[in-house]
Amino acid sequence: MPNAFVRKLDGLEALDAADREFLVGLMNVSHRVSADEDLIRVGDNPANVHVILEGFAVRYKLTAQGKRQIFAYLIPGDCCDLQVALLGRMDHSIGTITPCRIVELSPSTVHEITRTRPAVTRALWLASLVDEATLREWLLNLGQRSAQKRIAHLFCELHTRLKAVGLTADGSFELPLTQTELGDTMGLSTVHVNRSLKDLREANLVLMKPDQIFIPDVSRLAAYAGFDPSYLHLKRSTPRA
Amino acid sequence: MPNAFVRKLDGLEALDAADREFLVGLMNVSHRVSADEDLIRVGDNPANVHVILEGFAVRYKLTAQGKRQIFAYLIPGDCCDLQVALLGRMDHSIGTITPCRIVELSPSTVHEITRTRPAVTRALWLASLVDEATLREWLLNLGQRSAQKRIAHLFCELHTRLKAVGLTADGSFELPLTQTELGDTMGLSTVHVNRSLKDLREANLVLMKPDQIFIPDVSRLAAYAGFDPSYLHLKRSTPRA
DNA sequence: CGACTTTTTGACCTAATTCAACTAATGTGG
DNA sequence: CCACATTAGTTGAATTAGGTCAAAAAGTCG
Repeated sequence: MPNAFVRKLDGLEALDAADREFLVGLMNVSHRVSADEDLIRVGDNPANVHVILEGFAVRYKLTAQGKRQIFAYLIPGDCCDLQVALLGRMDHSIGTITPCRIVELSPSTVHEITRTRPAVTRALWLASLVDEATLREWLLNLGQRSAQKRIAHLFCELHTRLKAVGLTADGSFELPLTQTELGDTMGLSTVHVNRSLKDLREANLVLMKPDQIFIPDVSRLAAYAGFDPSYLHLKRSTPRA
Repeated sequence: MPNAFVRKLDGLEALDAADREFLVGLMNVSHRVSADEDLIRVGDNPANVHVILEGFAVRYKLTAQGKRQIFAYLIPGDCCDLQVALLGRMDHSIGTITPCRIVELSPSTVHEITRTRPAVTRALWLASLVDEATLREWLLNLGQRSAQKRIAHLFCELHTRLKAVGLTADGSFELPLTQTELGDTMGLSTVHVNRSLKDLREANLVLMKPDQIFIPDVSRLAAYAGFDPSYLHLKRSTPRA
């Protein structure tokens, strides 16, 4: 199987063999980062673009009162800071939540892509539009849904995205989320996240174990949460192997 | 005073006289749209890019349960759908909340800009990054702040943005928002918006009249709401006349 | 085995919703 | 210009979703 980055981009826009080979070549030099490290911090002036090959990270920001809001989950294949890297200072941070394997692309590599790889460029471009659409979907999630449905919706999204890079197995996937992180994502207290998860468990909608999430019936959960995956713009549900 | 579009872009990235003149030329052909009309609807495949010259609009989406979430307020100078226009179907709608004057830019005009006007291109690019940063800020707003502070934060943002295009007068600005619209923005019921506005009024922080908002002390409101305007990336607070 | 973090539960409290009524405003046709 | 309809804003009372505080039960890990 090719790596998650190639797989993701290929799922957004059909790439030819040469494009895929080129991208695989870029992934040769990677480095490891342990859990709970910041890849980029608020105020940094990032140069390289980070691509996550393995592991999970979050986009987040701390408020003056010490609260944390998580804006996005970054999973294998995701490009963290393509747009932001090209301009000024970061207005949020990106931190790992598990050990990660990261590829850094230099500005000149990015420039080479935009100059010589139109299909890849378009895929990256689409990826950033999906990021923005996802942000809107999260806003709707926080604004209009109950705690249980918010959490259910997030799980549907993560399942869909992880499936697209081949990281699910029949309704279950690995993702070591703490209930505190879930709360910081959904604007809920940890206690209430716990109780909501209990509700979901008792309704047999989701089972959350320390580092695994299991969805017995994906379509039932999607119906419950009002999840419509079209905002993720996944053209192919089954990317080529 | 030049129009709001030129003024906004010039506030994001310094434009020279030729760029400004070019942009003014683009604004010659505009048309009017009455209030409560959709400029673009979910599922549309938009071709032209819409620029608002006068009036206000919102980005929004309806849920299956008939609830509405507003994602953004579009004010004079804002470009509604630059990125989305270049690809597939709209995943949200844009509707006017007042009568508007709109300019439509054809794809070929957009292409001409990117080919021949690097400073303008960069300003448009920055504008789309600001849109995304604003979405993150709204998510944090819904996730972490009380009803009163959410509303206060929105008013701070609107004041700052409207000031940048010259549409404020000493802490007050015109914006005919209903309390229902505010509720759909903040994920609050109309009733609770009403009570929260009462609190803000009694604390002498904000005074909201049918089509006008008055902030007696902008910096006091900003402190109350935890508003930090840096996400709006306004390099110049006082754009040239 | 401790030390630590995460999850779970109980009791209590508060913010926000719902339902319902009532009061401005705004607008329309005669 | 008034009578009537309509929409938006305001208020009260009852209810509920979610938060806070605190402590116990499970995991995790050196």
